[in-house]
Amino acid sequence: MERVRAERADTGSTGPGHPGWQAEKSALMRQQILEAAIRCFIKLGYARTTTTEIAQEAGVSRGAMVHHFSNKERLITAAVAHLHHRRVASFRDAIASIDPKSDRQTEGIERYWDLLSDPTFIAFHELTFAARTDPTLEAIVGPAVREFEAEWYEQAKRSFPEWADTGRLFDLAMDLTQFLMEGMALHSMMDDDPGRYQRLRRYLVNRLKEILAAAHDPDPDAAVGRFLADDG
Amino acid sequence: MERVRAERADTGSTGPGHPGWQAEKSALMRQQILEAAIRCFIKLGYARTTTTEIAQEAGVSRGAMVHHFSNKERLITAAVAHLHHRRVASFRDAIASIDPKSDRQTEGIERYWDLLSDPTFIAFHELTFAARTDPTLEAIVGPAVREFEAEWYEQAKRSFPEWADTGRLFDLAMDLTQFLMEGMALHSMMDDDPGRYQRLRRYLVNRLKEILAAAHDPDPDAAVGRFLADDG
DNA sequence: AAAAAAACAGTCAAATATGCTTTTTATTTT
DNA sequence: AAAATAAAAAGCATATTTGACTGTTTTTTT
Repeated sequence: MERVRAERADTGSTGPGHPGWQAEKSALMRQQILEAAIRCFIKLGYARTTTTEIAQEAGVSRGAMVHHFSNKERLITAAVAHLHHRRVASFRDAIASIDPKSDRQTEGIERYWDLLSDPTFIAFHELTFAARTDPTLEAIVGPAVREFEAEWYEQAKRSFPEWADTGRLFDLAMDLTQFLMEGMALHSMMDDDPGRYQRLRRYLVNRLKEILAAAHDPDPDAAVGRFLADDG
Repeated sequence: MERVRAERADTGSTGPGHPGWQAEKSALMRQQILEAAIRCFIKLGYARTTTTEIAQEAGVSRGAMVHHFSNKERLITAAVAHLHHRRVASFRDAIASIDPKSDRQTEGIERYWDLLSDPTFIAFHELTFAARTDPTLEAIVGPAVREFEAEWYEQAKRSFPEWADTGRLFDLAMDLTQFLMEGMALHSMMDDDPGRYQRLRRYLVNRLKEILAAAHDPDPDAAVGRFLADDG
């Protein structure tokens, strides 16, 4: 009750009287609850995130939350979708923020590192890992993961046209980047030594440039052979 | 009751009568319970591993288990220690199994990949990840993780003497290997495409050989510069 | 202004997980 | 052989989590 009054006082934009106001307020509350759920994933992990905890974190009563999400599964599903959209949006913003005049490979890697270090991404790691042994959660998270990976791949292809037509070398570069960076990100959560990771990112960028240079070698077989053959 | 009788019939080695037999039996049951706990971590994840579930998995009554491990924390602590010892032993065996006449770098990477794909290691990933948001578990798992990493580093240094005195390049190679392989291992759990990972392991081996060759370059600054400087 | 609908809060009961206690059975020592 | 000790099983009590129910306030529609 007090909460609504406070909100009414705070938000000068949407007055209390006009039609459709309630719907707006309702949508806002949904958002608040979903954001709270994500914070809980980060703070407590998926397993110990209870509906009670989410309600507390969101600062709404349990009953109020139940009104918006009638059971836990629907709440989790909505939270995963919300998180997915935020992640895709963050990724697009990050790609868009790359200065065309800068060292684009370095910029790309640094921006992706920022994303992997972001709580939003940690929350997603939490969910995908929990999904390993939870079929219900897997059914919710799995599609989002695959969708994001496809998005990642497509965006990278579009934003780094110099990699177009590099075929299997592009896939190699993408996999190398993804797995190395994810491994680093997961490890860095329990180890406070930034230099260690910065050094590896530099090394990675140099390898990517090396692969790219080889891809533009006049003799295509030589390039593929150097990085994809049994030895070289 | 039946269980004990069956065991008595099975193990011809330790007769039922002699002194100290009870202690042996007790130790055996401890082992069985700890192994069951590890299977539960793999099957259910840490969060959904309950004491009841472990007792069922081990095929002992809850009361019997309580006798050996008076509460959950002690059981988990013992299970982590058990898992840690198995992991260290597996790692030593793997290193020892490398044929000196073979391509040692490739062998080393392949054997480490086998370990990372092993359920024992998956269980440890499960625990370290759960420990992120669980201080009690972190206090148990953290030391084991650090101990294993130290062991990993030392064993690698001893078993690959060609890397001796390569200084920072050795650290770079170790970090590259660890993070890339861990990232691959975690991803491969949810993605059935072995070729993708095999290709990257080959690439990794080639990079390791490249770093090693550079380390033995007559001009040491050139080598370090190539892989650790801002560009190159 | 009155009725209907929506949003919200508080409480309760069922289910589950954990730790503790009691009883029974088995083994070792005197 | 009897007493003492250890092990195992079963049951009970407590705490946590979830889903459902009831009543109240606020908003919208007639």
